[in-house]
Amino acid sequence: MNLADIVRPLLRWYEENRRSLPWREEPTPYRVWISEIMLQQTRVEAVKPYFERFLRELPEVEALASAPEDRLLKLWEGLGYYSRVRNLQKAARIVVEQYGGILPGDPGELRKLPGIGEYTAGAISSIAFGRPEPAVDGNVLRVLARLTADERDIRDPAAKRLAAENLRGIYPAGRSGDFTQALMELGATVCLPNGAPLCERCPLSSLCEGLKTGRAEALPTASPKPARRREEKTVFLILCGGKAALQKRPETGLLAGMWEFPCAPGTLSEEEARLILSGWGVSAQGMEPLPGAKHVFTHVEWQMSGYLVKSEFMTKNFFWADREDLGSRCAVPSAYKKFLKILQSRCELC
DNA sequence: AACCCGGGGAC
DNA sequence: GTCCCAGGGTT
Repeated sequence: MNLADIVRPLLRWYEENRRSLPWREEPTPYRVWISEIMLQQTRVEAVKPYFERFLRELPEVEALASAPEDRLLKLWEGLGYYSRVRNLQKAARIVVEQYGGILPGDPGELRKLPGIGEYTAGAISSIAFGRPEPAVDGNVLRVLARLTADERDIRDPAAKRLAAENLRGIYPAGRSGDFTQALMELGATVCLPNGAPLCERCPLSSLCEGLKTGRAEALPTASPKPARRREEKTVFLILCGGKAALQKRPETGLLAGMWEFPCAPGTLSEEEARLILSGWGVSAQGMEPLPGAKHVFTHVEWQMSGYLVKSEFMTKNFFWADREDLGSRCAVPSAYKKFLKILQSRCELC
C-alpha cells in the first residue's frame, strides 16, 4: 500500500469524529505541553479533571516555574509517574530563564527540555505550532502495524524510528496538528488494542493490509514483558494526640520523595513489630493488627500488612500530620489509600 | 539495550 | 488475573 493514501480519508474522518477535549479547543503551546506530559502512559479520561485543575491553579509557565514542590505533587497525586511533574517544573524554569517564557516550536529545542522525548517534541511541534513533525505513540504504532500488516515487535525502538520516518514523508502542509491527532484519535477510538479493532467503522479499512490478510486483530506483535517482583512490607499507623506519623520516601526510586506511613520490610509478627517500633523510639501503648492490602505497580507488587499503634509521645523521627495535612497538604500515593481510609475512619482513637 | 517509574479502566 | 494507556530518564 501507499502510505500517502491515508492522509485524505483520515483527515476527513477526523473532522467529523474528533472528540472535544479540554486541551484541544484552545491548543496554546503551554496547554498542549501540559496535556502531553499528563497523557504519557495515561488515559484521556483520567487526565481530563487533572488538566482542568492544573490549568486553573497554574495557568502560565511562570506560575508553574515558581510553584512549591508539595503543591505540584498534590496537583499530580493519583496520576502516577511523579517524575513527570518534577521534570515539568525543571523545564518551566528553563523556559522562563532561557526562552523568555515562550516554549520553543522546534522539536530539537523541545527535545532538550526535561520530560520531553521524541514523541512529545513531535506532538507539541505539530499540534501547537503546526509544524510537519511526526509524533509516534502506542496508538500510532498499532495503527501502522495493522495498516501495513507489519509482524515485527513494536517494542523494538527501531519500529518507532521507522514509523516516524515513514510518516514524515506524508505530513500534509497546513494540517500537521490535525494529522498528528487524527492518527492517535483513530487508535484511541477505532483501531483499539487487545485484539478489538472496530474495522467496520474505520475510514482506512479499504487500505488496511492487516484487515485484508485477516491479521488485524492479532497485530501488533509485542515481546512478552518480564514478570513483576513481589515485596512484603508492614505499615504502621502510628497515632498520637490527634496526629499520625508520616515519613518521606527517598528522593530517588519508586514514589520518590512522597509521603508514606512508616513501614518496614517483611510481614512482621506483633513481636517483631514491637522491636521495630522501639528502634524508632515509639513506645506503643496499644497495638492492633490491621487488614492486609495488596498494591500492584507495573514492576512491583506490594503485599502489605499493618498495625495500628497508639504512641505515648511524638518522636522526632517522623513528621506528625493532622487530618488536614493528610487530606489536603501532603500528597500520599494511592498505594496507601486503604490505610488512609482506616486512619480516617478511626479518628476517635486520635 | 535493559531497566525503572504509577495508577486505573477494560476485559 | 492481564493488557496497555497521547513515554521518558538513567545506566
